[in-house]
Amino acid sequence: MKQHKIFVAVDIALFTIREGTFQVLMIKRGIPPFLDFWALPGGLIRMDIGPRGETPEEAALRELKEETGLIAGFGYLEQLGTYGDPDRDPREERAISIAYVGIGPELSDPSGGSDASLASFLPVVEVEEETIGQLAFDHSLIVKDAIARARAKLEYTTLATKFCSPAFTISELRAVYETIWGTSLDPGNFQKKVLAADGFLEDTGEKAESSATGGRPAKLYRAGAASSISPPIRRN
Amino acid sequence: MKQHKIFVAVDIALFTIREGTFQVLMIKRGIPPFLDFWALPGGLIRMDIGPRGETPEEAALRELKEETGLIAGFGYLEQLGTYGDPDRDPREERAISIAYVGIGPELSDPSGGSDASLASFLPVVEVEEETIGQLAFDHSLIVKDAIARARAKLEYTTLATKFCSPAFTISELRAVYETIWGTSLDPGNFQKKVLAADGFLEDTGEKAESSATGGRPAKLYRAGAASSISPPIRRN
DNA sequence: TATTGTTATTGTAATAATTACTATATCATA
DNA sequence: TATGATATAGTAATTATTACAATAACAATA
Repeated sequence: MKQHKIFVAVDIALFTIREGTFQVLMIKRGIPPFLDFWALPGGLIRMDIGPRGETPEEAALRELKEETGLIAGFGYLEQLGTYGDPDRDPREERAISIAYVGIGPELSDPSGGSDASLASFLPVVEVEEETIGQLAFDHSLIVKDAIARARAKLEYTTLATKFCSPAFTISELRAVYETIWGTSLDPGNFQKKVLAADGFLEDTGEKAESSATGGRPAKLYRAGAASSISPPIRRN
Repeated sequence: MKQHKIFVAVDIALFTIREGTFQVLMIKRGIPPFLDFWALPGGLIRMDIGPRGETPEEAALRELKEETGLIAGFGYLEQLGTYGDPDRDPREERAISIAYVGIGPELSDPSGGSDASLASFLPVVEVEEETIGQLAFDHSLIVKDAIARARAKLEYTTLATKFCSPAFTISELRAVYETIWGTSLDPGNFQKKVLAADGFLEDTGEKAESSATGGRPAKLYRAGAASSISPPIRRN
């Protein structure tokens, strides 16, 4: 039966919003195959950690740290799916990959690391349209699936709050939706909708500072306990 | 690196509706571990099929046929997720499993097969409540996730048609929702809703035979091209 | 043939949600 | 104090949903 064992990797698509744009963390590969191609951070599940090897989630966080220097200060990690096409890895030995989607508020700058000559947040549109070139392995497929998952989940879950800092204004939350969906939403209607959604937001009692351009200061909220919202926030 | 390879299995939760109840295909294990426990059909991805081994989907369909005699005449298969806890399999060697959800209309009776002393469709409620005993491995977790996925996807996808034969009435479709959700839906409102959802149903021009108890014969529809429906059909 | 039972399908009015605006509140700055 | 900017609240038209009633089309039976 030994001949049926397979290399199992994990890959992680870590999203954030920086400078008003929706970005995803990518590394530039420092080793073949796909040397110098952009790729998602990731690597093999190690069997020499713990008595029976590490969990896939542990592997994802470990690889993220090794390759980008980022530690798990972000708020969300979920499994996207497993990519198992026999030809997805050109190396002699077959390898499947369990992909994850992560989300964090504006994160510290990543640094290169093992197997990665460079790590950087890149705008999602550039990755989607491959203006940065083809991606390594099947990471183009994975990252597109991850983007679609994130966009879809904004509608009916409280995921959007994971892009925000612990205390945030409703305008900031609206900007998350607008940035990720590439649409604009009516401020008044958005406000009423998120406040009506039970458990979405909790009032902190504090107020944000008035923005540089002036205007009434907004109330600060924190994420509530709910994970799904109904009725959903809908894309236009 | 060889030491990092892992056994990769697939498991499949194949749902159908029989005799008015929501059922899932299970096997009774014929070999240890968990001898005589109920389990989902499944098994290892084989690396000796094709030049680089089989895809996970191929493995799922092959195992289904080997263990239950059912061939892929059913209409739907999607990946549920990968279960990778190091302790999910008590055997010496670690094994992860890629789980799938399948859906079919009323299917032919399964038969036992390799590694399975018995294969049978069992009511989902009995599996959920474990009145049939504990399940093997982490299959209790997998099957619960699969049930939740199926129930949730009925709302916003056209999945319900996969439980129906090629031509079906709106009442039959409504019965699918009612059976799987365990609710009752207003016939008139349901009718209007599914007919208003673009691409959900196509009129065949035919009529069903009047039921045994009489009544106006219903029009026959077939599944349309749409895969998602908006607005969704909502649970009460 | 007329009546009854049954299910399918259509209609309708009350309620609720959504949308597109408008109005007001509250700050900074000139 | 006026002005500009942003947040928040209000409002009326539209649209969707719900609960329920009415009608249609058949089989079986009187």
